[in-house]
Amino acid sequence: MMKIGALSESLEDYLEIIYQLIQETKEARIKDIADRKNVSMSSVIPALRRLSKENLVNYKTRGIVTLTSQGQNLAARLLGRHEFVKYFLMSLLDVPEEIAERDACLFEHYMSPETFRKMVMFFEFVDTCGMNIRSHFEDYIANLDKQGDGEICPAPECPFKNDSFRRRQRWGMVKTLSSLSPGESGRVARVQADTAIRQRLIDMGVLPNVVITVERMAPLGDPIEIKLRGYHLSLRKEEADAIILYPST
Amino acid sequence: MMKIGALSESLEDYLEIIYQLIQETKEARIKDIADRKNVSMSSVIPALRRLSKENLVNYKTRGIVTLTSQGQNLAARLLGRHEFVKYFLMSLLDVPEEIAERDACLFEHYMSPETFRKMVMFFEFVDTCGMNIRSHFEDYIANLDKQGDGEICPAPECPFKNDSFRRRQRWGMVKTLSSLSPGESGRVARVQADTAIRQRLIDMGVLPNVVITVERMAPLGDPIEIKLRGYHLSLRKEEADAIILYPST
DNA sequence: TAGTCTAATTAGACGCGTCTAATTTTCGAG
DNA sequence: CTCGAAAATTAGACGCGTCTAATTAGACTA
Repeated sequence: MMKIGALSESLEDYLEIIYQLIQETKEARIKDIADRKNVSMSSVIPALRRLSKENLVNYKTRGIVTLTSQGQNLAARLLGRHEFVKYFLMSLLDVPEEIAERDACLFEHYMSPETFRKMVMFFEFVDTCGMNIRSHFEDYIANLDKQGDGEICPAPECPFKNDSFRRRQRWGMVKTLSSLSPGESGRVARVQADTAIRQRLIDMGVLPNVVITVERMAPLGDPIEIKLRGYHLSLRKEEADAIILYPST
Repeated sequence: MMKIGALSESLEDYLEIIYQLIQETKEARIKDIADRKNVSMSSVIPALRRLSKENLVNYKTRGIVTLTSQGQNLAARLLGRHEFVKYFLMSLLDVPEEIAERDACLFEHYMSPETFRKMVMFFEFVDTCGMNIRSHFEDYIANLDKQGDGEICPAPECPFKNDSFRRRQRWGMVKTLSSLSPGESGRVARVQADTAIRQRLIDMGVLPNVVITVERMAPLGDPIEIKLRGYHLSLRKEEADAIILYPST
């Protein structure tokens, strides 16, 4: 049984396309393969030759393109992977469909079998554990966008109303970045802010578990200068307020 | 700000390596870059030229290699991504370190920013929601391996002791594959079996949400022939027992 | 059946990323 | 200060995956 990942990304794509075309229209014409892969017909020929050399397709000049049973088997498994990863991203991480499609298309080729299996297990776990993780996550996302005044979650229906955050804050187990003094540092727990700010922070590298050190602070805490992974950044107060840290040495 | 993914995977790797070398040893020598990327020194030169053309490194023949501020910025963000993805895989999906390292290395280049942000949010959610998802997942995994006699979870400390599965089974909402008759079909909910069997089934394409139809069954249900994604497979009873389905039309 | 259109193929090119085998430069030890 | 080793570079090659332009085969039409 041919291993997933033994072929190049491109060849795996060809194989999947051929499989789909055969299922849909009973035959795989060079032109249709080219169209679906957004490639010129002349690019398809060498790909078919390479696949043929690997015993995955039957192809002879001017002949009908079919899959060998090995090829069918590999293509079916690749498609299964693809669909699962897409579904995982959409249903668990709440990624929009087109993006999930694009990412699944890439992950499918590169993910190790071990990670894939763990993903499957996690998915199954979430599906059956009865903890309603999906809907809680959705609530969590919805509430992130609402505001950033320091409350984790102001919505009365939010499952985190009485969560452990505020208790932990009271005990000094978490702080916001803006409450640190110059020289102090902490490890990022999460960012509590609306989409725009969160996006900006994530893009700048403010990710969970990253250590942040406060360097300098303007009088009213705006702007605040920090060091992160050996790199200096300047944040506005609004952003610093959104960053929730575990204190660290 | 240079976008992640605008460069080839290879160039992004070079950039990260240069960044790390400069942090570690104050300078990035061609030889060290080559060694760390497992590539010959002569391969490094054209890479440096390409990076230089993109204004990410300063490089002139026989000169010192440094990063431009753009290059530093991109490298730092790439490394942040890398570390986060690795940590996500390890701590959430329970992927072993070396594999997480390898996969993170690939994902970091290909994942869309949207999916990445959702991953960050999910991670933060799991970290703060107080539901102890990580340890429950670990228990779940540990119990999968124990046996496959139809009980979801025999361990007294298992959080699924009173889960909804058996209730659902009693109501006919879930079935094992082996309880289906020829012609009937179902949608996979999960695989309840030890590592070896689970691995085999996943590799054959038995993934969550895939529709399986029973084609034929030998007298004692061993082997059992199924159709899956238009493809035929033969399973042993042991395997069929492990597959838990939602009934489907 | 000849003509024409389309699909398939070939020829030849290019860029990326790698290699090996030379060659040149640099640098430190004696 | 010179020499030799190590580092850096060049030259030239290769495979993949793509392209355009030209050609050939096939199939339908009039």
